Amino acid sequence: MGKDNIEQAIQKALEALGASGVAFVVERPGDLAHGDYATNAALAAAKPLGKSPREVAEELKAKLDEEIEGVEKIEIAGPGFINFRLSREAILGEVQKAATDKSWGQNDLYKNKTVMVEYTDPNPFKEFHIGHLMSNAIGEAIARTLENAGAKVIRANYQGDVGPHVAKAIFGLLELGFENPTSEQLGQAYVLGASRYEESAEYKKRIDEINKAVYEKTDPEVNALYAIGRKVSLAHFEELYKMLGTKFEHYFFESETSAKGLALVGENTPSVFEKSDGAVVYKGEKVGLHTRVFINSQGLPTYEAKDLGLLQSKIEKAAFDQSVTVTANEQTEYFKVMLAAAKEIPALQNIAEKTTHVVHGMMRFAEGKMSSRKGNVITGESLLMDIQEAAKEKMQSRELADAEKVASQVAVGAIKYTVLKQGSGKDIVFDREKSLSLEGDSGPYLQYAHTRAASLVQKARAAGVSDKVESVQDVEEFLGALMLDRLLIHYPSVGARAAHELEPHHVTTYLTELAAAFNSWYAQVRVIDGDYPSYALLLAEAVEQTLGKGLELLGIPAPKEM
RNA sequence: GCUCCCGUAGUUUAAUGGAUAGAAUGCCUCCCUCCGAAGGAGGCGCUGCAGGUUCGAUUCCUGCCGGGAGCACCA
Repeated sequence: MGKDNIEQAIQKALEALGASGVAFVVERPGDLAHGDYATNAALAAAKPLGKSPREVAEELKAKLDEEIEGVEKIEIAGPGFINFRLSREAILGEVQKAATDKSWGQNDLYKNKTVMVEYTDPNPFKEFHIGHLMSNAIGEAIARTLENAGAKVIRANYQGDVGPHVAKAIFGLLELGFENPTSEQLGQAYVLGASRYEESAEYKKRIDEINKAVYEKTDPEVNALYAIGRKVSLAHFEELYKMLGTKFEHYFFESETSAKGLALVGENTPSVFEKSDGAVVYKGEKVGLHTRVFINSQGLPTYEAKDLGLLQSKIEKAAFDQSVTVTANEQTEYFKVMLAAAKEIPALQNIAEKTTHVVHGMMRFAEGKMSSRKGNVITGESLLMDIQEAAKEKMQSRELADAEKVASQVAVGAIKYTVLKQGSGKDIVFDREKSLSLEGDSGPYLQYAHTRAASLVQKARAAGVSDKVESVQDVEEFLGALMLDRLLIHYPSVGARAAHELEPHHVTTYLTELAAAFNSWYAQVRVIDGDYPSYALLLAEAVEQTLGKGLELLGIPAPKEM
């Protein structure tokens, strides 16, 4: 019932008219008042058939009128669109699914597929910054939309546990005398080390020595600080993942990809890589890109080589059909070169071809005050805590069972919504006031609509309202100008599109529209003591489940109360 | 200089080549004897410029203007 039927029927009708090869689409019309589905088939077929679009539309309509089940009305509109209006029975059937079917909204685009999704990628010894927050929100949402499409998803996180930043943090720990640091002290230590590194050649030399000692494990004191720092840092990240709702299956570390990368580059020189000024490089110019260094002149692997090692580690860890990596968009060009090199390496060719790079932009702030106020950079976690505090203030007037938890959920929802509301790759402006104002476009707006629907359903049931609809007559009459049910039925195709394009923001956009439609409906309709209590309750249940499932797809928590 | 990405209401944004470019915010009105007003109803306001392809362009192509990122031993 629905889209697939309509597509097939149009295909048949086109064949009958002698225009079988024509490409057309069946989609939701921009304005649902036009119908539940629309097709441009007549417009597309007009030219090959040598007729006017309206003429073709008339002929198609005549064929389709005989063919389709579940459609109440077919209309021709505008330049030659054909609009389909589903029957009451068909709509009711879909709404019942939306209200009760546990598999509501699932699709099978990735049936029997395994996908590895790598995201977040923070570096131990350093702070969890806003880029990591964005990568996490997007990666988690992609992972969930893929699972919703039937995929088995392997969540992976790649962390830089060796390199100059580690040496800087250890240097800082030594200076500050922190033998058993907290994660905050570790952050301080890194900041100190990083500034010292720029300060003088002497400090730089010392830190470079520590870096070497970390790789070679020659200094017991360094080894000890390395071990404790790594542990504290990773444990702290786990707390954040828990709050954000992510659970990784695999953690990859640079300490393991280094050696693999070195070996891979070595084995493929000079066939793929070549020596240049003492370094080993890949000449990307031959494929329209640019040259990058894979092994520096000291013989150490750069990020490029380590990423090749990472590809190998991934292959060794699990079998999968597709690999998705989420990073900041500043790595776009870099990633192309790395993948181009990987494609020339026999052992990596296959995975390189299966890899998709998804990028996110940078987060900017509408108000510059937030950073200056604390006198330091806004990290991912300071942003989270800040928003959480603000949410708590907003909720003071309410009596909640667990205000602390709700504040955390609202904060996570506010931030994730901001990241997931627009197409990936573009910079994001985070407006603290706006994201928490809870008016209009925001995470809390969706959360509020969901808890409100849930509360309504609960009260209606307690009042003895049943969701069993006696007559389909009630459905149509009740509708009037309220398109809530006709909007609800499109949820599954939205999830499918998000999975297909790896673009979770389609879900965000749809949910915002649904929440708005529900709020408007709510203002006009009474469920308990209303004219059509059963269908109204069914709709409220459908909204509750659809918003609930949609929020789950986005990884946005749905508080029971707020 | 070269490569890539992006220009949509004052601001933040949506739109597989389709119908009157959809929201939010902002500003101006209005709505709680009623299931949650963190809500709802109405009003004002937008595709950078110039060409091209097309029945039809925010979308594709070319040029220009404007912004961002990357371009050899950082990650």
